[in-house]
Amino acid sequence: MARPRSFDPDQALDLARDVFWRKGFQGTSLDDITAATGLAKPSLYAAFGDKNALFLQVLDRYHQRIVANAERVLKEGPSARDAIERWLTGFVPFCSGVKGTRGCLSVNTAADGVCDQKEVRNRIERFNRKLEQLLRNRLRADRTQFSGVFDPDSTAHTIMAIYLGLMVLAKDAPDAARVRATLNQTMRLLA
Amino acid sequence: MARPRSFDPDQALDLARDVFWRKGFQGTSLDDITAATGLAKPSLYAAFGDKNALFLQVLDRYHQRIVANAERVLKEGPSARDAIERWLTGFVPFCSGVKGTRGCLSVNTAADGVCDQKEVRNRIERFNRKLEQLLRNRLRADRTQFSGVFDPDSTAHTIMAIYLGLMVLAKDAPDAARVRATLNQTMRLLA
DNA sequence: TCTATTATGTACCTTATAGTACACAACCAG
DNA sequence: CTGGTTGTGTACTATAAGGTACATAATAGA
Repeated sequence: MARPRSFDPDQALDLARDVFWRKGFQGTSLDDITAATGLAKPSLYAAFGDKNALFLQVLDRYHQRIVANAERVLKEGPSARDAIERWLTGFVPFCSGVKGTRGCLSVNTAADGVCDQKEVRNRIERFNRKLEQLLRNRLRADRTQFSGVFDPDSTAHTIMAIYLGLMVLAKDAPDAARVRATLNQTMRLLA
Repeated sequence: MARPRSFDPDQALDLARDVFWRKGFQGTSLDDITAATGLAKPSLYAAFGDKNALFLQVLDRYHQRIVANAERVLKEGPSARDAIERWLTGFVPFCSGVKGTRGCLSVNTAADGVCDQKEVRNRIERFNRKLEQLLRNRLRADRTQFSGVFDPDSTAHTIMAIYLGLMVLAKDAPDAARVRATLNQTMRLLA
């Protein structure tokens, strides 16, 4: 029995996400957000709280999507090798100049000074751990597909490092062929 | 025939570097710099210019040191494999929690929103290219030490990605053993 | 010692930014 | 139609941050 909200909060979060992604948390002003979303500051504050709280919701949403995608893709198919290659290949447009040079919001945030805030740091660490865990689980499950000296745990960690490194290099807008060549190298570790 | 400077500019740059490294460019205020260096703002401006110019000098100095070290280490020894392993191992303290969780100033800056500024971006790209070139050159020079299918170029690129990825993961303060395990995996690519 | 010149420190200005007060608009129940 | 309730837009406040004016201190040379 009151005035209903005139916007979709999820859509607003996605618009805010794009700004944070491009300019970083510290480099994004509330005016940037209001311009991108078309919402006035009181609406933002009523819906999401202050800038910090807004960012945490953006970051959670971002993380959830990537984790959900990883859970799905890494579960599919008969071979761990194939599943991981498919998963990594899906990121090629984001690691090359194809989809801009924003890299990864999580990586960008990890490198930003915001990391002092425990709430942000904890989320990023949890996200990194979760992705690595998904890789590790799949590698462990299909262990018999690999040689005896194969170490699923450190391989999962290495794949994570490569994934994050490619997201850093994304800022240089490399062409897709270079990224794919790196993925080919990465797949050599799965033997 | 004038009043001499009462501080060492290089030392001031290093002190400023530590602040930028910890808090990021956007997260660092000039007051942070004056507090860290003990210099008043007019002294900073007279010596280095504005915040941007100061940061560029800090970044150049940082890059130069890393490149100089890489040039030295990657040149030494009879085997490319050994040289690269020594070079990477030197970063273990910075990639694990041993030397704090600042990661790499260049990676942090790459992820920061400052990247819009061409001068910063160009420097980072040049730095990435230079490091990769040093790796590539050594791998090419010792190509006969590897198998016929070995590809020095994409291997160099992959090592760069791992290096940068480890610098991102440094923020999670992993223990040194995990980092070394990743380096062992990396060395599997050099065969 | 005196002077020209450059460094330093205080105190200030301007701008931008996070956050809010308040008046008004839109909706629903009765 | 009306009143209570919640969302929205304007306009404001407070603060912090980048940058600078100006007076003063320290040096080298005459």
